[in-house]
Amino acid sequence: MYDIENSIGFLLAKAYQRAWAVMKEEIEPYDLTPPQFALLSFLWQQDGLTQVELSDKGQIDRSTVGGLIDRLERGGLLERRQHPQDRRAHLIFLTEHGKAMEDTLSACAERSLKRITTGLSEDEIKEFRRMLNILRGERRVYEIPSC
Amino acid sequence: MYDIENSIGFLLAKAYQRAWAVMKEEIEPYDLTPPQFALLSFLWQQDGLTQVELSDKGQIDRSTVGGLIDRLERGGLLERRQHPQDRRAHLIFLTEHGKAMEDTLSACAERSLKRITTGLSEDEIKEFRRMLNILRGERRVYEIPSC
DNA sequence: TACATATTATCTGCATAATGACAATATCCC
DNA sequence: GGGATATTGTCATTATGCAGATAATATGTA
Repeated sequence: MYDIENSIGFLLAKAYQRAWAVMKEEIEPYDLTPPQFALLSFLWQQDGLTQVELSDKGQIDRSTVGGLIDRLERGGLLERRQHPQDRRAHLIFLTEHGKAMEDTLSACAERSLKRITTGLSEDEIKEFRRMLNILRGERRVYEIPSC
Repeated sequence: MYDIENSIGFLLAKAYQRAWAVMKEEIEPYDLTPPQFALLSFLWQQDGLTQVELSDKGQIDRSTVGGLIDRLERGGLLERRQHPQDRRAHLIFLTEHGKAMEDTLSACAERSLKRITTGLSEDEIKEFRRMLNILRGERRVYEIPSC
């Protein structure tokens, strides 16, 4: 009989749902969701990227990125600007508000991490991260040329 | 600067998405999805449960269970029968087809596990499972009260 | 250079899934 | 009987991925 309760897939799903729920709770006051936070995080590192570049960096489907950007734009956290050379493309820039939220939201993420990793030592968390990276599979890192 | 790339939440999401995609690929020929497979797995252990019982066992939201059952019923894998005592409730039973799929689909899950855990030793998988259970948080459902 | 073709960026539509809010109905308990 | 509770269904929002459409750009060839 298949033991779904102890299968990696099922446990991954439940751990992921828990992490989502905890993070959701932390950032709820700012009307954001975990994937929206993730996209913002990439933009704090570097903005002025196209949607395709964001899709590649975040390993998110292009239509998903489009929707996330719609909602973040509606919330005034970022804006689409026209690409100066390529009229098909948009460049995504943080607004002042979007930039200003970095510290507050990062703190939410820190609290969230503390909450879900209660019961794991620092070393175990490190080990867990390493294993997640293996399960995630190899990813090709796209270097965004800064020129 | 917040390091989203190495955050537990982000890595969990990506590992989960990979596990989903691999399992999806394995069961695609049978027109099923990973959550549908999970629900079937619980029914292979025991059917004749109500939707609420399935929701509790699988830790799936009640409206989500309703939708999953809709699609599995449409596919002829299970059926809703009226609860003999409680006219509000349905009892969910596997069809012959649903029962017959157990071996085939379990084999898909095994192959899927092999694929995503390539790169991890048996001991590491065991350890990973243990950590996922901790992250998943305490389960209050169907546990013997320790009085 | 000019034109046909291929590629790229985005959007739209569709299906599934997850969660929460609400409604309708049935049951239970006082 | 009546209020509280339980079961299911419906709807809205978000997320995700796939396929197709559209527009713009890049490329190859005459």
